[in-house]
Amino acid sequence: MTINQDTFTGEFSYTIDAKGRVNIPAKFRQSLAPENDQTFVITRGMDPCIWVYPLTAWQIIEDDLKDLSAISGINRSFIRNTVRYASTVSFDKQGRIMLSTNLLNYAKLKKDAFIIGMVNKIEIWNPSELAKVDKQNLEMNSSEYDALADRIIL
Amino acid sequence: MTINQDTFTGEFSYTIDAKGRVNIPAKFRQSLAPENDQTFVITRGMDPCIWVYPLTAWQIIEDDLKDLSAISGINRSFIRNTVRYASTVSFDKQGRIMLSTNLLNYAKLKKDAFIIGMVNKIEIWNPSELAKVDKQNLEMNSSEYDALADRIIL
DNA sequence: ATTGTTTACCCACAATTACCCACAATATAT
DNA sequence: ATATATTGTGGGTAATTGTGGGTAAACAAT
Repeated sequence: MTINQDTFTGEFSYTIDAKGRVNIPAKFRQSLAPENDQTFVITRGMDPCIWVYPLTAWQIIEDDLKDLSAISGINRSFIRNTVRYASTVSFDKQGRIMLSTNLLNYAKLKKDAFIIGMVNKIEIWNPSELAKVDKQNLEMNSSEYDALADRIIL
Repeated sequence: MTINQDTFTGEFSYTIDAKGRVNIPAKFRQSLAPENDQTFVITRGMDPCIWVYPLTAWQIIEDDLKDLSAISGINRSFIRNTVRYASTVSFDKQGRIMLSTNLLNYAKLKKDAFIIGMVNKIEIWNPSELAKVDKQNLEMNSSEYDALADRIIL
């Protein structure tokens, strides 16, 4: 068995440079299947962070959106909000991608970037925001968390 | 009958070298099924030790995580905390794997490593931490321990 | 058109990691 | 018992990785 393609795990600390570039961890670049053509799609996460999808994974989301009826107003709003912050980025010869100021602001990113593999996607966090959000989630839903752990961890 | 694949038993003492490498006991390397491609996934244990999974066993966990809906914040926190400390490592021609400083610190590992087979996974301990934790568990839960022994042993 | 600004594509370099080779100690085979 | 292979441990070296800039093309605004 070979290592799963388009699967990301681990945490990494990087710095965002003056031009708004961040390194994609070498391990993640190697996990990215060749069909993605060294390309990700970045967008707003549900938490205050940036979500990074392999291109092909994002295309599946787009296909699902295409199947939504445009008759319903709520459908149209959903499509708009899903797509409007998304942009396609390829990494340069040094393995970095460019982050728009829009996304940087949304995720409150300054200089330190904390990158986490989330299995099928990647998250880019301001370290202190991450600590805050995770703490809050655990405090408010610890029993659900334990139930998940019981079900999944070997 | 051949020896069970991906099943680990026994205890071994090894040294962690200056580069953070530890040997995987030869017996464990031989128990590792070929599908794993000489690869483990190492992560934080629930105790202060390092957990080492055969790659294929870990991929089952990953598949379960992929099925969790990303809409729920607690789900996202759970995924994060489950995979953020995990990394894929293959052993080199001498049979060693590299441990990140992050995991070394977590398990309070310095130079001596005590490696224990835990049936479906492997644990890497600082010997003195192991003694401490086991002693504590036995003192506080001896009746439960006896109940388990009664149910499972021989 | 002439600016000024942003983006794409280079090059550089220190630090880390991957990939060798060496060797003593133990185990296995003949 | 002696030879041969395997195992655990230590290093050396070359390649990779993360980070900083430089420069020229592309774009926007005046």
